[in-house]
Amino acid sequence: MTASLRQVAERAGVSIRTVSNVVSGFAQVAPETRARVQQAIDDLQYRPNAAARHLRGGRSGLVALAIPEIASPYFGELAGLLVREAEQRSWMLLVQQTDGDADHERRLLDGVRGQVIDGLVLSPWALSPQELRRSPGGVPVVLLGEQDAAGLLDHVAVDSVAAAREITQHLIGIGRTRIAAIGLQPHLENGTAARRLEGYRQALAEAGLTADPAREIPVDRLHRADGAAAMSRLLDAGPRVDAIFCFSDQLALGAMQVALGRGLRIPRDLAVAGFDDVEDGRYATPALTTISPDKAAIAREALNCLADRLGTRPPDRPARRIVAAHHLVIRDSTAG
Amino acid sequence: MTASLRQVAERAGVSIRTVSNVVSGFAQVAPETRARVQQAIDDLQYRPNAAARHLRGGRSGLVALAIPEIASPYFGELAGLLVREAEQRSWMLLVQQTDGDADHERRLLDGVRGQVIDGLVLSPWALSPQELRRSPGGVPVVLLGEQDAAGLLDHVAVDSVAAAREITQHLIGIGRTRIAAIGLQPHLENGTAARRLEGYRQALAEAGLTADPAREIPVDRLHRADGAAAMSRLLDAGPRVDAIFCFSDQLALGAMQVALGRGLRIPRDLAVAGFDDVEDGRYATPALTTISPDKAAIAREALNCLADRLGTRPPDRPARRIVAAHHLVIRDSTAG
DNA sequence: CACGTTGCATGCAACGTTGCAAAGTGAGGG
DNA sequence: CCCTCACTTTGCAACGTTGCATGCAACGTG
Repeated sequence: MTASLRQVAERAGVSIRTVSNVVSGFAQVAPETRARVQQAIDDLQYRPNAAARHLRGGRSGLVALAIPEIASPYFGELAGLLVREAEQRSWMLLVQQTDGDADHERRLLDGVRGQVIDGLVLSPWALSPQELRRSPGGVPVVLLGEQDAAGLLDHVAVDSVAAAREITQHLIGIGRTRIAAIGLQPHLENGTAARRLEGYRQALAEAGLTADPAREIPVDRLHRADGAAAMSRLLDAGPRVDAIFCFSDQLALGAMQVALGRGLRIPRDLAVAGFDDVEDGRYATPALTTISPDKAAIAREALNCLADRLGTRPPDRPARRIVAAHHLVIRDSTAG
Repeated sequence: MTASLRQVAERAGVSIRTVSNVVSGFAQVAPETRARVQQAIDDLQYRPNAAARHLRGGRSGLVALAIPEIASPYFGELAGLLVREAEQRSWMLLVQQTDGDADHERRLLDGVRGQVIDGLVLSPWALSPQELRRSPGGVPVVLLGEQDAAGLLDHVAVDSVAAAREITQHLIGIGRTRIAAIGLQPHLENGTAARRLEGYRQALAEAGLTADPAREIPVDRLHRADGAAAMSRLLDAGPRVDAIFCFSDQLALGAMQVALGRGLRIPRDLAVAGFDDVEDGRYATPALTTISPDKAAIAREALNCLADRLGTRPPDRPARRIVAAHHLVIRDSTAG
């Protein structure tokens, strides 16, 4: 059915090895031999067998991406960029969904690794640094997000503390003093929410504002519905609020809908800021102020890390911590 | 590094073959032998080598999904469901992005097939039925969407004609008579837009309304920006309009934003309907009336098709055309 | 006791590829 | 005329797994 080196070799009247040389571009092959072999390759529509190459060479050309949820806009955009970036390196991207489930993440670290993929890009959600650390001697792993695995795994993320501080400062800068934060996740090891909270508090402190626990609202997940629920709780609980900083755009969009539904004017009565710069926020009404992480850079750097670990002989290079750029995008939801 | 059958066999003091039998559950193995082997397997943390199995057995356990764009909400949601569905069959999903590019789609059909994946789920955008038809004798393919490949490939989709008719009938039912359609794609072979247009026109005709070409607006892609641009063109061109049916939710959301920005009240001045039922539409203000395709069923049926073709010996079973269910979801954007 | 039967374990070969080392060819120099 | 050298081509082995067939006991039966 599919042609192998053997069939091509027979047809061209040369050895299997010579065909392999032509295909791989290794060694020098006489021009006329090369032409004859090439002809046979074209005739038979020969394609190298990925399984055999993988078995022989130990490289599958596959990289896995493990994220909580593809359907979520932020991860969807990131996945798209990673697919594109992988393609440029002739890798293919295997997408795994962890559903924010610790077991699932654990299984990925243990199982998939080393058997079919050359590397793993993992955006951990529920796994603690301790667990990430005990990575068996499998394939290289790059972490996305705030979980730094105690310096044992490569790691790409924006500086969430700085970013959260900047956006909070912006809210302060437009005259808001009763700024709430939505998106705490005290029950998760995941460090993201903790860092954003830290940046938020830093900005408040710098401006001489006191942090009010009643204005710090936890959520279960980062969906719109969670943002909406958090906003309702916040408004019902009663503390006066003139701005909210949500730890993700999705949360902000959900919160904004509830606020609008209750007759609040945005930004006049309530300024709203998010984090992630997903497309939805750009098209929301009003358009959402947010932190825009350089997602393309994150994708690029993540695969760079894998490429480095796959390329160099000493694979025990110390773990890198790469900080991707971000910038504040001011839109109507905080205008004035 | 990673243990192979050989190391396990040596440690357990049995032959490679016996270990293989234990691992695969084939043949009968004496209980105490099995226990000894199992112990060695656990000690060495043996994992079957995927490459060798693939080479030997011809199955990689990988299925590819090729879609125009992961980051688009509809495809993101679908990809998420497919990943989950694949996992249940112990398959893994490889995601490819075609960017709506014909060359890209062609390359996927030719290249990836037969070398590393067991099957392909393709959502064609730019490829014509003729091109899809000349599928080389590679792996099974399932098409998503309206392109039916002249009955040569399995095919899963909702009945777009019926769905478009239903939602247009709904607009007529709430008293609208000047109903525009946004989302024509006359330059594409892709049949989706054509079918939805057909359903729209059928509904108009049945109600005795005349189709006005000035109310049928083409778009380039299906992004929000395209919907926004189309809406601007429609409003600028001047035909009176009291409802729009957009061929995707993203188009509808973009259109709605423009309409709101121009001071139109939705649904009072303009009723808006979409297609796809993506999360954004549920949370839009006002919430978007739409056609909800049974995405979970689409994912399930698509993988069913692949499983059937991979399982049964005679792979020349005639192509199936599976129609997934859909239903009309009425929300605020067309209320009253 | 010879024989078929059953239960269990094993050897061989092959999937398609590539690293390594070596062999064949012809040309040029001593 | 032989030797060396560069150029080109080749054979062998191995990656880890499983289908097939066979080996080897111990068992029960005629």
